[in-house]
Amino acid sequence: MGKQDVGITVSKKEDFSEWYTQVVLKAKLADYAPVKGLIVLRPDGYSIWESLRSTFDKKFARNGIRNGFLPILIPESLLGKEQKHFAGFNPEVFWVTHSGTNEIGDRLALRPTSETLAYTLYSKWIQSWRDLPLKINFWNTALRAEIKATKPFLRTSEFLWQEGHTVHSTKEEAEKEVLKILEIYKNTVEEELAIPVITGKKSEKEKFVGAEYTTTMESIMPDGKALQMGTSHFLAQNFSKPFEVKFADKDNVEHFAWQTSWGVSWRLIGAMIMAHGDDKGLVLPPKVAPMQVVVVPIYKNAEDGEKVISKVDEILDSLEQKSIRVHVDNREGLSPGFKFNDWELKGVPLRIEIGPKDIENQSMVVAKRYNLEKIKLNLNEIEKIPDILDEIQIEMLEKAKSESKDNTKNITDYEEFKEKIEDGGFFNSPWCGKLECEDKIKEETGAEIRVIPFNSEDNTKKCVYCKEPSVSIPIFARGY
RNA sequence: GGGAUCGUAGUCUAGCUUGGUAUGAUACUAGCCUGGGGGGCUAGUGGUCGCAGGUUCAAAUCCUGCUGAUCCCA
Repeated sequence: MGKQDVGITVSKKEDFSEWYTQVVLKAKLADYAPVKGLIVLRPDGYSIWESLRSTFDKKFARNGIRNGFLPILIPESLLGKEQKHFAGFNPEVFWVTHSGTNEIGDRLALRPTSETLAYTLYSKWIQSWRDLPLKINFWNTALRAEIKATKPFLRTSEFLWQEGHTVHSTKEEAEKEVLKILEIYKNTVEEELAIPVITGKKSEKEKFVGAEYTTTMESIMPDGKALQMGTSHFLAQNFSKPFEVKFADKDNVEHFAWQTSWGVSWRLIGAMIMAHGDDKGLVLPPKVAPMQVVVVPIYKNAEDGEKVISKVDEILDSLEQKSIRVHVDNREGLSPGFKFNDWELKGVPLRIEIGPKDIENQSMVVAKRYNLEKIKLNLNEIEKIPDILDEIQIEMLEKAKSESKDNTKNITDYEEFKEKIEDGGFFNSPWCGKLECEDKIKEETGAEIRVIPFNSEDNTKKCVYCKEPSVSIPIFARGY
């Protein structure tokens, strides 16, 4: 009884979209807010974000990047200063038009992104080559009105993210920074979230409006759709000119600076849910799991209870000493089976079951969430738990890699392209580099160039669409 | 951008055609029993029927507008 209401009621394979929403809500990561397109993060969801944030902060700091804070309101006059950029964002900007009952002359935008605001300040802060490089990251939210159906973490009108903005004295240094950031993104997503990504450039059509070029990391989700996991843009001098971000070089000649901007959002959490979750619910990689181990004590009378609880206390102490995030589920009146299912729904990586039978033969049952495997360990093998968690982290990435590989195909024939795109997946298909072909393919198949992987230049093949000589082999896919 | 479906307790839902103050499950609270994969019994708590207006003696039900959600198509 009640099984259907508490757990996930659809299979990931049969109804991916519904499955996803149920996992988010039932694992208590997030909930819908009373305003269209907005969601509320609950502690388990926010905790994952905090974990990612702390990892990124460490890596950013090591790279000389510090955190700052920018206000959420940007005057229209400022936002409109870089024309292409403005045109790109304008349709989805929320506007503040009144303060109290008074109409505001220069309307205020709720930031869709902060380039214009940041660079207005940067132009004040930078005068000399000695002020460079300037590297600041901002953790905040951005607001972009979503007209399409929204989905928690993947498409929401307000989202948590970080936006980094750096300024450099040379083009080379700025371009190096773009790649350095992309590398940080890639290894963080792979190591922390256990999701494999492919890095490369966006096509001209898909790049960030205002950037000279955009580098990106993309992942293929289990439903065959592509998800953009993060982007790092080379802005060249496109913003430094209108915003007059200038510096006097050593030779006392004034130059426009070279800039980058980059960001990842809580969409990464959505990717993690999709990549690892199963029909029982969420599956969390140990590194970002708010709770890494849950201990379920099992007993039926006070006498057994005492013995079990004292063992559980020992386990708790031992794991806490090793900095493992551990929780004991001592809720009364719930059957062990209920608890097992409950923690599986929430995705806790390891569960330790311990009852009278275990005490008797000095053992414990350890259940791995990601493959639902149960093993029996001796009580003194509690020392092994950190290693088991590390193994799980690695195995989850391997599993995701192999799934990702299965979803990737080399396709050179357009008929085959059209047919197979219905099932989704990443298609490595040669391209002539022309916008017309890119547009046509998108129009006819719904697939777009997600990423032109680094080192995918290839002029020996024929464009999958027009059959003229190729310039590269990008990854085509339908996206989120 | 176009189309479809839907909104009733924390959650899911009956009732709507044919107007008369809301059904059941689950969850929650208490007690007892139970306990190694979603337990049982008993007794309770919980609702401006998405919002606003209209028709009517009377609206969850009929009408209008709004709003939110889900799915499909471009």
